[in-house]
Amino acid sequence: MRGRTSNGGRRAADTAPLELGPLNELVGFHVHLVDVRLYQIFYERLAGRALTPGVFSTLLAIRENPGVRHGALADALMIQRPNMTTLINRLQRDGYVSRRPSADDKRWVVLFLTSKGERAVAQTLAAMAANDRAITSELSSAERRTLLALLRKLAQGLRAPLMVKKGRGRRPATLA
Amino acid sequence: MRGRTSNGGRRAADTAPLELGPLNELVGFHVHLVDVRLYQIFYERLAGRALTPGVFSTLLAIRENPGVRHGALADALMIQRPNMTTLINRLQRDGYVSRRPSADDKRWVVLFLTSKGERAVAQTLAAMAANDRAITSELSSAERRTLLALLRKLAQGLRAPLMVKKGRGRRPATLA
DNA sequence: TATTGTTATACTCTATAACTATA
DNA sequence: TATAGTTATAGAGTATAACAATA
Repeated sequence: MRGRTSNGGRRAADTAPLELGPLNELVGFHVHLVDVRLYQIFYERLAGRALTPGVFSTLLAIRENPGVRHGALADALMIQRPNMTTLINRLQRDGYVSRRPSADDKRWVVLFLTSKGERAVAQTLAAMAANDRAITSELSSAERRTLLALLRKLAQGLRAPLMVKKGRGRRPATLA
Repeated sequence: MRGRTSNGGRRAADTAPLELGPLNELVGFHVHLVDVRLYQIFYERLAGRALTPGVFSTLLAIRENPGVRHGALADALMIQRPNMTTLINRLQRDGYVSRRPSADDKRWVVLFLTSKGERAVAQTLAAMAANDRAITSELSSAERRTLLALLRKLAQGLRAPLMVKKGRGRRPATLA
């Protein structure tokens, strides 16, 4: 991160951490803090690499699911379909991905990695995994596993339209 | 979220979840999935409210730290200072926040809530807390507390420039 | 009539460099 | 010479509506 001061952007007057009050109890607040910081770290440390986190995730998901449909991929990665189209356009232009209409249903577009795409994923995988270990290096192995499990469970629960338990059955949550 | 299909955007062909392979082991990947989905949910459910998550967090942090300096606030919320300036400009224009130069150091700008700002935070707090409960409703109370604690620890560890333990002392992590 | 993927577009959030005023 | 905040600007990521092709 260019433009930072020599002590990493922390200034003397910052030593006393801010009181966050009720923000401390919000999962969403901390998820956002971490997500923003992880992107900063990625660009501080892995800048210059061809594969950004979004591109890498997309390529890896195609590798794990050859012939995956466009829309299914978008849903799995929580990317809107129009934005997935833009991303795949670029990846196809750059030779990482091939797309073709499905024989089963001509509306479908199915996706595959090219050999260049396979190579790029294989080359980047170790660096991505190492970076993920580095960013969680303040956690113990057990803590990291627990965090991962809880995030997976949370993400899974968030895929469906948001509901909350109340009385019998399930209905949309109210807020206030 | 407008534009979604009647069954919430899930299509019949999506029933088999995608294989994510090594992505399943990446904390950063899941943090990003959750963060994106939380923003979608916020805009599905709390659209029309004046206070977005970022605005709410900023106002609440000022409320908890009257007279906080501009830069300290930006650091705590992991917002770049130029972007904090833009945000505070808008909040001041709309009457939520007052800013004035500090007597201690005339370079500093210190921030306070107006009575309108205090009112807005108080009115929104319950809805924000309820929403945060709703989005974590698939987790048990114990799981939610654990997740929160681990996210706080992770966020705290990410504040400093990224280092990893290796041999004696600490040095910047290498990746590959 | 509904769904898939696309096109076009707008908006929000974040990043960077350069400037000022103060120290 | 360094720091705090600002201005200006660029870029990435995401959201929405409307469309053509197919079912």
